[in-house]
Formats: sequence, structure tokens, C-alpha cells
Amino acid sequence: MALEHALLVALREQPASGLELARRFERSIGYFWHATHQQIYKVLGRMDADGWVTATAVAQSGKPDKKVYAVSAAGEGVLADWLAAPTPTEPLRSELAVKMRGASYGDRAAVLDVVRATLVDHQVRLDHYERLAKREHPTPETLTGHALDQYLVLRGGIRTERFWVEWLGEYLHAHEKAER
Amino acid sequence: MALEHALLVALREQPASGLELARRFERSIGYFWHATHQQIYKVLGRMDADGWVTATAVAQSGKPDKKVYAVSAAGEGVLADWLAAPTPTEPLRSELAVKMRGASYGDRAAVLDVVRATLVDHQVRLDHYERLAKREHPTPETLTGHALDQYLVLRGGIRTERFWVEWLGEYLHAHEKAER
DNA sequence: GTGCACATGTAACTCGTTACATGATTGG
DNA sequence: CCAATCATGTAACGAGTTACATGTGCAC
Repeated sequence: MALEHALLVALREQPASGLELARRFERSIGYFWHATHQQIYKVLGRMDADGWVTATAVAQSGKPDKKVYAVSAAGEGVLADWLAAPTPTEPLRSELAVKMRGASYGDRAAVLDVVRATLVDHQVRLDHYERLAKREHPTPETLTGHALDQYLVLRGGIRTERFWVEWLGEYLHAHEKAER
Repeated sequence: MALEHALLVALREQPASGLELARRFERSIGYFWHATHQQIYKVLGRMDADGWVTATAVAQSGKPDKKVYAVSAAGEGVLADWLAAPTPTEPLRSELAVKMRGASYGDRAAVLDVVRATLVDHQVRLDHYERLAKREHPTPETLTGHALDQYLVLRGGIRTERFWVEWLGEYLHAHEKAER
């Protein structure tokens, strides 16, 4: 699918080893894409075999060697082609939405608790992303090129979390009102 | 995963055959969950074997027979248990976001075109959902129980599409400005 | 009897997750 | 030398997609 391409983008930003990529996917790139180290190793192996990336063993002091991957010329071409290709519009897929819709077929109070817990979680992420934006991009008006892209995708993360907080808030509020 | 549970919710709303479920998943339930008929048949078969649903052959005039599924007592219990269980907070996963972040490693104008096309798509869906909400739920303040849940999940669909339209708009606007 | 829509499936494959395995290096 | 961390992987499985297969009933 697209993990290959997400890795190409990440490696163009900065060559890295498998574990380093996994750590990055838990942070910045993780607002919109997630991957475990196992899967990353698997895909990196295939990309290496296909000549999209090149691997270099790098010795470290105090730690075992690592294999640092960088995008090859062929990989750059693959990435450029993929970037220009149309993307099918992706459907939302939410387990929580299924629960919200089905709440009346179980214990509604329990579902409302699940919704509340999820809302808290998204509120925490929202706060985190907003602090991140303030710290990493203090003057967004001045940004251009890749730095602007990074900022705008973080904006997408913020908007996503805000969507969740507002929607779940609407759900809880409407049910409190309906109960009265 | 949770297709089982989405099917239980759909069948509690209204017993149906595999194809009818597939059609419903393309419409109302489809704002937040998608499934093809192939996958639905597979999962329905397993659910039948597990005793979560019961199948009844129904003759139709002018069409071949169909197998109508309904939730069994055991299925009701499974659904109630699942509804009360905590849901892990789901990460956003967006191929388009990867392209937006990686735009400077390819033809930026092409990426902007992809973004524009996706925006139009979401705008169309937004209009559709808003019309649907007005038609199906003209007086939302009066709703309670399952009808309220249905309305609020449709609200989630509307909010999702609005998120996309606004975010992609911000992306396009910021890049137009940066180009000047 | 041929083509079309309805209806139910199978088979092969890809993507991703979970659990487990192996080895390097260093601090105690 | 033993536990802890870093680093790289394998194996088994499950969910979902794509392509294909089979059969019914009706309109032409």
C-alpha cells in the first residue's frame, strides 16, 4: 500500500535505520501514519531488494551497529510518480462510531463511559499537538516549501483531534439533554 | 476485528441478507464503516457457525431466493459485551497526508491537483450528508434513543467531511500565498 | 436461448498485528 | 557473567481486497 511511500518521504527528510524510523513514526509522522518496527523492517527489506533504497552499516559507540537506509535515485523516481498519482478518497473507519450508533442495543451508560474516556484521550493529544505547533513553528506565516508542508500536516493532526473532541462532546451533550 | 459487531448493529436495526447489508454499508452505515459483499458473506458465515445469527431462506417474486439473517440471543449478548468494552483510540491514517507532507520531493503542482480533486470529492459528500440530515432528521432536538444515535453518527460524518474541506482548503490557501 | 440484474459464494493475495527469536554492547 | 538497552529480524495469524465462479429468474 503506502507504507513504502511514507518511508520514502521519511528517508528523504533524513536517512535513518529501521528503529529510528519506528521512533519517528511514533512521533511527528504518527499524526497520520502508524507502523511498528517489525513491519518497517519487512518493508525496508523489500525496498532494498527492489533498489528503492540503499543500506549502509554504521558503527556506533556504546551501541550495536545499525543499518542506515537512504533513498536511491530509483526510489526518488518511484516517490515522484506516486506523489503525482490520484489518491482514492479514503472512507472514515471508526469502531467507536459503530458503538455510538449501536448504544441502545447494550448498556447505554457503559457506552457513554467509553465515549468519555476516548474524548479525554483526544483532548490530551490535541493539547500536545498545539504545544508542538507553537514550539516547532512559532511563525507559520513565514514558512515555505517542506517546512510549510510539515506545519500544515501538523495542522491536520490538530484539526483531527479537534473534530473528535467536538463530535464526542456533541454526542455526550445531546444524550444528557435527552435524558432529562 | 469489528466488522462482526458492525453487522450485529445493522442486523438489530433490521434483519437482512448479505447483499442488502452490503448496500446498506454503502449508504448510511458507510459514513464510518465500509465492507464489500464478499467480506460480508465470509463474516456472516462465521457468525452463523458461531451461533451469533440465524439464517432463514426467503423466496422472492421475480428474483432468486435470499438468506435473511437475524441476531440470535447469543449474538445479542456478544454485542452488549462488546459495546461496554473500552475501545483503543484509533490513529488517523491518511495516504493524502503523506503526499501533502512529501510534496516537495516531487512535482508540487501535481500534488496540489490531487489535493484539489480530493477536496471536491469531500465537498460533494458534505453536501450529500447535509441534505440527508435535513431530510431524515428535520427536528433533531426531539430525538431520543436509537434515532438520536443515528442522527449523531450522521453528524460525525458531516463533521468529518467538513474537517477535510477545511483542512485541504487551508493547505491550498497557504501554498497559494507562499508562492506569491 | 441470450443477456442482464440479483444473489451467494471461493481463491489467491496483500497488509498489518502479535508473539517470539537472535545478537551486540555495556553497566553493575 | 547477568540484566538492560539497542538493534534487527522470523513466524503465524487475521482482516480486507481483487478477481473469479456459480446459479436464479426474467425480458427480449
